[in-house]
Amino acid sequence: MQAKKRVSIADIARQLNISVTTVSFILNGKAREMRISDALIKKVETLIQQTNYQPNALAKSFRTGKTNTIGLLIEDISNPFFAQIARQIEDNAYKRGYRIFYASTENSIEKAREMIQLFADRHVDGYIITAPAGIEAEIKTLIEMKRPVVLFDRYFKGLQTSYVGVDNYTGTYDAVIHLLENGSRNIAFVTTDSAQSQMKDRLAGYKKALQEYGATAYVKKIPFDGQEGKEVTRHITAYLHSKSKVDAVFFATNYLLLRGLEALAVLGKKVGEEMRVVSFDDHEFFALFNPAITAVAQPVPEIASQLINLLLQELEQPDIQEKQFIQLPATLHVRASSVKKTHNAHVNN
Amino acid sequence: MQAKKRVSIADIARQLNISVTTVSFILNGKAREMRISDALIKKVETLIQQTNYQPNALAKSFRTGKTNTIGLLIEDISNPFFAQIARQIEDNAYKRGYRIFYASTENSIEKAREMIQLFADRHVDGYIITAPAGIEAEIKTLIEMKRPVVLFDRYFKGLQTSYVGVDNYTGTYDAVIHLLENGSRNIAFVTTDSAQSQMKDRLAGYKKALQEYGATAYVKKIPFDGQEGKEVTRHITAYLHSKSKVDAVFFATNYLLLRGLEALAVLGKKVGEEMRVVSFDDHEFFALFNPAITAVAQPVPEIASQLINLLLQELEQPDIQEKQFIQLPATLHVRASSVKKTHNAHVNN
DNA sequence: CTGAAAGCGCTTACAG
DNA sequence: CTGAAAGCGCTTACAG
Repeated sequence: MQAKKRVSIADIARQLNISVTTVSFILNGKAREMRISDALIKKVETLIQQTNYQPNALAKSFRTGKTNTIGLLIEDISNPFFAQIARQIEDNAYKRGYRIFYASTENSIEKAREMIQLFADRHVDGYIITAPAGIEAEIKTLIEMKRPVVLFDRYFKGLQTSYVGVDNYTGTYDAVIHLLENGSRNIAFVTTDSAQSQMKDRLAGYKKALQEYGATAYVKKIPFDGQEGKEVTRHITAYLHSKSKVDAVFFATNYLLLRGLEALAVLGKKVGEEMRVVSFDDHEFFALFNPAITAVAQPVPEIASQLINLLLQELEQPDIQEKQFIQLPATLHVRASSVKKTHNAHVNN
Repeated sequence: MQAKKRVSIADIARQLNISVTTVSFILNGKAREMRISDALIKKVETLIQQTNYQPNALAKSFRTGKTNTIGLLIEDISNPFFAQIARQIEDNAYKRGYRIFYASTENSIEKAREMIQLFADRHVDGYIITAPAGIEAEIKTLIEMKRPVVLFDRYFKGLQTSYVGVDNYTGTYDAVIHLLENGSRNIAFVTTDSAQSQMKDRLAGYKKALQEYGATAYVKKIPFDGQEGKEVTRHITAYLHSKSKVDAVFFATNYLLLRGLEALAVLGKKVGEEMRVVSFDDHEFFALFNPAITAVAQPVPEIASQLINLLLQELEQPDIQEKQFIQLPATLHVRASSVKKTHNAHVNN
């Protein structure tokens, strides 16, 4: 298979008439520690250059049990939010000598379970996970086995883990307050029926804001199982049709916004005029919609860098047992869709 | 580190008073071939269940040189097109027992080179690569070393490789014909100055269509190096401002469309009325723009499945030397932005 | 300061 | 039909 036989530590040692031990020490920067003579170090380093010696990472991993690999388990890599996070994690990880195995769970507990098992088989050094509901037990096992794990996007109450995510509660609260301040009093909240923490926190933020204004809650939970897009649009259409007083909608995810806009088109409701709209999770394209869509933006770079920082910290200092729970602030990007009396401008950012 | 010591083949053999050879054969489905007795097979299988034996993938990979890992080198995982491809490749690969290492190149030749090296270090079994310009030599080396490689999105003339991509030439040709048929005669083509094949093919398709109608070419090549978005917008604005006869624009990528829409907004040109617009690469959100954007869609699932098929074929039949060059048809999704006399409808798909 | 050797967990050619 | 043993390329405790 190999074009040429790769040169090994043994080859180097043989050519120099020294032991593999010495070569290995030099390779691993333990030369000083082992008080190997400078002359010998030079000789070895020169030969390594000349022969283009490449350590066999497989042998090394096998021997040490460390693979310099991180298992990244996300809901769906083709979702722009997760794709961006993945991108940044990748960058950070590579810079620090780690590679990424990734897999999408599609929020399926079976798939997540299988992937965690696969990652374990491959001896990943640590895990970054967006956990589907119901996977607590497996996460718990990993932690009990002292595997470094950082959750993100959603967490489990009562499970002591490191976690990084946006402050869903406050982010939603602020957005709903914004709608209330703009005069809406009948604000619908369109969400999924998922029991995941991030969805619950968004709902809680919405309710809290309403409560402060004494406004009525209109909550529509869309069944979460693999619903077709059209089906979701139909659900939203029917709901908004039945609640004729509703004058604003907060969509708890990007995806629901998409369907919601379709629903509003079906109902002939003009976004921004007859119906104010806000979405959770911003998107580069939202500024180009007409009207431009107001959205709660997650701090993607911060989330990604905190994730990898926490994980590497756990990796490199396995003794420190303190789990960190990090919530980062969201930012409300106000655009035409949520502001009173807006007429369809062109681009509005 | 390990919570408990993992059970090994040797443990199994010892407990049953047989040799590791026998256990290994049974584990690898060579029991029949080696004519091991059914009774023994049963005994071994039972013990494997009981002890929850998990083969050490690291040891196996080290020994066999096979890692069941694919290196996926893409331009940018956070680009929706690539993210979708990655998603589908992941699905296919996992089903067939392979894991993915991925990395984004950002079209940097240095980064690509480094990543190929890293993948090689990790002994990936095969490569799927969106190649930045100038990386031919490295790709050639991989092929000479008999490493399975499949390129996608762009290829190199004169480099014999397996390749999967959309038919950029015809896809663009059809879209420009569509604009011509709708009455546009001064159609601009906004592209990058990249020398990559897919960009060249798109340009060629544009020119061919113009030629058939005897129309004038208006080609604007935006410098490709890490330009800020605002800078790109400015380039496009200036160009379109200077070419007042232009009544339609084909944007050679999604990203350029985005900037182009901003430019048109700056110029106060109404998309679909004063200026017809088409983009290469469709996006779920384009149907929700106002007006909805006409786009050339790539067949993402087909591209992904062909990619993984080709690669696994090369992996599993390393002797077959025939490289396959696969071009898949694009689909033009006609929406309001490119059709004559459209007034801003709501949703139009 | 440096070396000889064991061992990580597998696979497989060889032998009987 | 099954086993004893070598060897993949490393790291590292032990010895001197």
